[in-house]
Amino acid sequence: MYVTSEPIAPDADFFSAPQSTGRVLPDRRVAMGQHVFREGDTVRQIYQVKSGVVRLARLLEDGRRQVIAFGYPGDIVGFPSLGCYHSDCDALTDTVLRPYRRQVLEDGGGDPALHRFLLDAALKEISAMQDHFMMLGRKSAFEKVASFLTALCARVGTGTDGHYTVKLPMTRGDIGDFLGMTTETVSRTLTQLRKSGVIEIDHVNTVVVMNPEGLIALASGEAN
Amino acid sequence: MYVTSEPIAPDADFFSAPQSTGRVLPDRRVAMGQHVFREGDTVRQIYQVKSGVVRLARLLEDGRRQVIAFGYPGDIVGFPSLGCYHSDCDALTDTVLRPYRRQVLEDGGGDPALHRFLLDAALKEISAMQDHFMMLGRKSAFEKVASFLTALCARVGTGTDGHYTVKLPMTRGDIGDFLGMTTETVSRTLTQLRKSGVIEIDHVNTVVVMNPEGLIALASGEAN
DNA sequence: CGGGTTCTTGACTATCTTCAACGAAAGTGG
DNA sequence: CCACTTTCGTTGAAGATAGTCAAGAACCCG
Repeated sequence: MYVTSEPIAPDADFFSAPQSTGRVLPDRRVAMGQHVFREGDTVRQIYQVKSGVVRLARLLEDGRRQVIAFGYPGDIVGFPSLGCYHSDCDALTDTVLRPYRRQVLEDGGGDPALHRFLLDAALKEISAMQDHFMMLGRKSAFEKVASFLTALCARVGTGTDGHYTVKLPMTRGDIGDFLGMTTETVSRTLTQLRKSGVIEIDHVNTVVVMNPEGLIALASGEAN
Repeated sequence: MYVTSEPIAPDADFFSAPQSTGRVLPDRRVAMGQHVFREGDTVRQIYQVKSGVVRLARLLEDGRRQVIAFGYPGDIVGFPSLGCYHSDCDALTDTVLRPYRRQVLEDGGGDPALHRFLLDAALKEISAMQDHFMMLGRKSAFEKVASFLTALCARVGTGTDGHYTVKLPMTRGDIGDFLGMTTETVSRTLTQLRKSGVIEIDHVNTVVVMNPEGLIALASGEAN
């Protein structure tokens, strides 16, 4: 999921992607920790995440890293530019991917409905990335973490009566590289959110949002 | 121009966009300071910048702003998401825009070549935005400004024998909101670059790069 | 020429990073 | 199954980078 993007309803049929009229490629399974593709590889297919979570990231020569997005079920990853992938993609959990031929995105490949579906995904991605810009460029550490948790909850949170539980398959370092801050600051911010009672943390990578309104307020900079 | 994107040769025929086979919309002229479209407006057409420079930006409720991109000749602006523009677009100079019907992007509108052209532009934009992520999230003030000037030079710089001149039609505030820093820090950084002899500044909004290699080194974090 | 905006500079402060240490968790091999 | 190693997470102290506030200079416009 592009964590900054709009939530999809839990029962949304993101597999409503039109069936290809051509030969259907078999799903690709990728084990946790394995890579899906690398920056610079020639794009032969793009993928829709069916289950699991992937991480899209780019590296600078000196090792600095920027996580571009986390891909959750329903998301499309691997859009080409000049024929190549422009980020690394790795599986954070065991993942199942549905491949689409690159050609379907580019010229329709005889399947207009699928073509349109992929195009819309690309356009939505542009929009989602703009939210991410705002987060990277203009938000404080608190707002970043609160925004991140809010978006995650809306997208993949489970729970009822004002409590949402969210699993974090990524490390603190991944979150930091996504939000443009250090591992330590992510950790400290989560600790403060916990101490203020807005969230609870189970076993490091499960967050329970106790006070969603408070979290949303923090995300947009009210108080801090 | 997506300042982070690849330069185009000065004489590149960015108007090589295939001629529409349908009725051609007349160019749109927008005076300096006027807006082209607003976030939330329904997209009826998308534009290619023919001349001039535009600014794409988003606002937070509390007034914080993030400049998404500067649109230079050849760039496509106004990609829809869910049928609406997702940022404000304003003309920084008198600007001429070539409109394309939204439908041509979405389903081809009977013009496959133009459709493909617009799609490629969207995919390139995704790639360019990823560079921008790295800049916003992982670079220091010096690196940001140096990267910005480097990209501008490569794209629209004029000059010979190791000197490049670049006009800045945007304010320091615009640059700051593009790079995720304050007006003051942009100003201070430019002053330091000037004092170190890497650039000279004519009349506030013209920069002459005296030492392009030095600037490139600074952009990627070598020394500072 | 005068008024408003933009740019620059300085002093001070806050936020976040860096460096370092330690503890917990998870994976490895005997 | 347990010791060992490694990675990951948390916390603290110190420092650096960039932000804030404020004032003055330069520029632009009618």
